[in-house]
Amino acid sequence: MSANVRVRFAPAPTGLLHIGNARTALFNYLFARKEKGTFILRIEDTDAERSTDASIEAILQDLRWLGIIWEEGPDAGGQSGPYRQSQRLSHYHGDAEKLLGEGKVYKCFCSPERLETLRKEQLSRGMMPKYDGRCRNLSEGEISKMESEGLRPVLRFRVDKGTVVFEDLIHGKMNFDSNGIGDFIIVRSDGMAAYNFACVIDDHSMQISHVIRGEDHLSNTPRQILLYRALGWQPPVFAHHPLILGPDRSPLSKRHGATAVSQYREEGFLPESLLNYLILLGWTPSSGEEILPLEKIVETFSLSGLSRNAPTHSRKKLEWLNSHYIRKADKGRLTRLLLPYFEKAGIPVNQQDQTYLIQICGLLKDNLFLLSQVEEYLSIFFDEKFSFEEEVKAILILPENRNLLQTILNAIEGWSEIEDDNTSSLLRQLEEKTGRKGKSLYGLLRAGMTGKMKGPELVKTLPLLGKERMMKRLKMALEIA
RNA sequence: GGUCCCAUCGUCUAGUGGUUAGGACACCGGCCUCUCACGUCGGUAACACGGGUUCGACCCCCGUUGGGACCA
Repeated sequence: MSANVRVRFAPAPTGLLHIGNARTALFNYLFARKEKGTFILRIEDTDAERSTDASIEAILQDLRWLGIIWEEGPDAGGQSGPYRQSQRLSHYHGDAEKLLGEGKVYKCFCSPERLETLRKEQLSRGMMPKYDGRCRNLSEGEISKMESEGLRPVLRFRVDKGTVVFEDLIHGKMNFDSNGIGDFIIVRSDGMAAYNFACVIDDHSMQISHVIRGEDHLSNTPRQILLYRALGWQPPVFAHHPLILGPDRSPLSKRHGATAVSQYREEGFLPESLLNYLILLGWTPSSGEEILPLEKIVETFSLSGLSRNAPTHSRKKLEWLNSHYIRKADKGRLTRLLLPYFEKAGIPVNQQDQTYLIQICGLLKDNLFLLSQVEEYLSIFFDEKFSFEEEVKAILILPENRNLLQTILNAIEGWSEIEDDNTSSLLRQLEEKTGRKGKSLYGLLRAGMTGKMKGPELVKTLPLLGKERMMKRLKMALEIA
């Protein structure tokens, strides 16, 4: 099966890349890598009104961010170009003419109004809406008469009785009765190829061997297979995966929250988190492991292992994976990723000591499941953002704590400086001087030094603050009245 | 309305005729601990329903129900 595997991801550039589409792209990419094949990106931008170049750019960027890389595509080139459907329009005419000449397709002059009436009538009579075949057997004379009247026909495919059977890699044997398929349009009256037709021509001319796509295309597949047959071509192998659903079991959409890859990126999810999450939605490796970096997935991936159930999006699981990957990320990369959120919070990063920034990031990563959450803790490390939370103030003004704070201040005054390697001995001294330990000491220290009730590990936070700042904050704490 | 797809804890799933129905996320509780988180230990929790087939069904067949897709 691995001979010349060629797969494609064919998004319509009408908006941001949806995580469901990213998942389709991922399956194609994985399959190509696993089978040592070629992954092709084709832009289906024939809907001129809704397609935009900006959207194409955004989709390419999101795929690259995820690490889903294509061998052939609009920017990468390749032997089967062009890779934008809008530039392939001329490819369709020849095949349409051929089918027309062979009588496998016919001209239909029915007006949209008539079709609408027909549909309503069929529906009201409890029948399935289906083209009634009125123009199926028009004579040459009738055709030329209508054309001379200026009527522009659509091209309809003649669907004969029979069954269409094919093997789906995910669902197994599929069986469709062609009786349920009406004569469908392959070329619209404006001369544009309809979706199913364009898709077949493109897939064939790009020598696509496997079509891996969402289940929303499952019912289109028999139509496409009919077209392959009519054109005398070998159809590709099909695999239809279920669609991602929202918590209410309706297709995942904006009203369920974020759906776009870029939104997740902006919120502070790492690409490996999203990738790992997406693959877990409907697929489990035989090992049962769930933390799966891309390379590991490639090793064990197989289409037949894909679940046939439509999965529900679970943000919690995504967040869990993200906190894992944030903890695992190396300091340098993490700092690079985190600094934009510093800027966003009003901390001019280039005016800061870089070592200090790296230390802060290294410490804070244990408290985050989203990169953007780093903003919550910035007030601890930057004086211009520092303040005491209300809850903290309530603790600091307690009479017994004020004495304690004074004692601590006096003790700190005697320190030379607080460093990573002397922190614990200094804190032990504090325990002795105050006669307190555990929660009653450290809780107060945290409150006075960070202004917050919760945050990163105190023993690692204090050296980053340094003696001067610790004293300054204690004095501020004592001034609260 | 027709055709097609789907059905195991709240969620993602393992399971392929005989299992105490397993794992992960989430949730709850213990431990760790200055907090939150991490980690760790433990707990709650599922085979949609009804018929068959079979000595025996989560597993095979049929139907019902429910969800989804396509057809315009």
